[in-house]
Amino acid sequence: MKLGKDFFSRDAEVVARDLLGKILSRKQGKKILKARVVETEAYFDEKDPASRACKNGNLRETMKMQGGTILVYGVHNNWLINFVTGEKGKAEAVLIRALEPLNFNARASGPGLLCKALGIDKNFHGKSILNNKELWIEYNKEKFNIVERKRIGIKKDLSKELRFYIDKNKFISKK
DNA sequence: AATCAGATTTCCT
DNA sequence: GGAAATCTGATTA
Repeated sequence: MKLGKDFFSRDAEVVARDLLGKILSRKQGKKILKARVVETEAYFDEKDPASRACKNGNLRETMKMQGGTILVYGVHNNWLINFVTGEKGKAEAVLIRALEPLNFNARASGPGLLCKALGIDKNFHGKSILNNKELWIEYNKEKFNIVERKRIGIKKDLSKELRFYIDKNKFISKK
């Protein structure tokens, strides 16, 4: 069962928390790679000094799109993937920080690494994850403790705790 | 057209 | 633990 539009139409903070444990599926040729979401972060618009959409008009427009839109952002030598959340017109997004590989063997314990592992690049930018042939997310009922912490690797961060990850999971990124 | 900054990763000490 | 590596989009001249 894939996640639908209503899942992404909620607040970024709620979606980020709820996205943990879900199965991210990536179709590569005839193979389907599956990985569990273990670490996420919520991002906002003007109020968020960490988000580049704060100053970047294009990204801001993308974040205002319908929930479920894929937002790929390149920095340094890596691609970072986000999913737009909230209703249309609301600029919110959730960054996927780390995945736990289920049926493949590759490092995915970091925003850049997981994109590399799943072959995600800027070609996915602006596309929707709803009814996507190559990338989608499946439900997964599972119990675990969710930890809330401050975000990582950002110069100016909000004092709010917008980073979520699964407690005691070995695949979350360091620091 | 050139420069700069940025949500990272990896290698070296 | 610190710095280099090295890409893309925005900003500036």
